[in-house]
Amino acid sequence: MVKSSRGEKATLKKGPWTPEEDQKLMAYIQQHGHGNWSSLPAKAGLRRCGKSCRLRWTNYLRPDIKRGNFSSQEDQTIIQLHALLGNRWSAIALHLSKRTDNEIKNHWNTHLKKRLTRMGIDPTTHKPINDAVHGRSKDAANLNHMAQWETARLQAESRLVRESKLRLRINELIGSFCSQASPTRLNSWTLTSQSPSPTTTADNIPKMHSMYAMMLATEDDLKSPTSTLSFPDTIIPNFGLINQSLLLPSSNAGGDRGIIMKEASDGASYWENSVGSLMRDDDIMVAVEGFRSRGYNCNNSMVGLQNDDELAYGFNEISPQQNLGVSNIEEEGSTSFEEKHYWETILNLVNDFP
DNA sequence: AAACCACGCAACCGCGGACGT
DNA sequence: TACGTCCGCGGTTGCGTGGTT
Repeated sequence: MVKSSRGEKATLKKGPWTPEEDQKLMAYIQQHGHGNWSSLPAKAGLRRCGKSCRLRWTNYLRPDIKRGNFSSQEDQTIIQLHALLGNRWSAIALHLSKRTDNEIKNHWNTHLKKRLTRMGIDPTTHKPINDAVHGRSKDAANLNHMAQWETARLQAESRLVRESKLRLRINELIGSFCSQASPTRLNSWTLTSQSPSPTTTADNIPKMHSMYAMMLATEDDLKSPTSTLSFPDTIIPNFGLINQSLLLPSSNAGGDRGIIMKEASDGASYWENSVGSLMRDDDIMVAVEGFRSRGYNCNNSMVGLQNDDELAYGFNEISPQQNLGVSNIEEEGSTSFEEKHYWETILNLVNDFP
């Protein structure tokens, strides 16, 4: 491992890069690849630290970087993704080809954030600053929204990695969950009764679901008044991960449903659904997202330990009246409808705003 | 013309996760 | 398990530039 001495460290250059330094760095990387960043400066004849070299390369010199003004389409994408992911610039950058996280971050801080603020939209919550819709105080509304976005962000993080292939499979998979079957180890599911009652207010969670549904929808869905997404009406109040079994027990809808993790002869693990079909990690995630969209809120907390290694996570049900999931998205007058139009309004405003 | 200010952007800093020893 | 190193990320800083007074 190459380690710089104290003397070397003291003479390391900082600050703006000169064209000569850029040339040296580019020439070296094009010939050898960057390899170990720590040892690169010495090999490339640069008096910089490896970190500085890496930053210069990834944010500026890399040949696949697009420079120049952001298009309105890029602005839209950034705003949408920021609403879901928050300040996770690297994740946002994955969805804007040839833009670096640093560039997107700077663009947000210097342009988009201010633009939204001038439009009367809180750039943190992406909600109108004077939110009188629910007659709550601004602070309380912000707190609720922060909670919403945090949850939505966790969901989106998984989803964004898997992208469009999940959309294609979503109805098929949800359908498979609704077939009759009995999961094994249901007797172990004693911890579900310890699930804490919903800690979030009833009126904000459905909005979170409908917001998330907006992001699940394709671009065409957003433009069209009719969502193509649908989820089953089955009530499944709890979601649990117990050791190697992911269970979706149903207490009041007749029949239990579940996904079981099994071990193959070579020691690899795999998932099966209730009818014995092989499932991938993607499938598991889609299923959970489907349940969320039908109005179940993961409380994101470990609610108990059984034996040494059995974990349980609670999934709190939201009452059907409050469930404004994806299937309701086109209903005029519903909160999800308002949310949808709120988003369209934001995007239109961003486009039109000088 | 000079001083001041605001803005945009490149670069730095500190932290935390992953990995190897 | 503990420690050290590498790497990537998000927040912050500071410099250059253009506009205003």
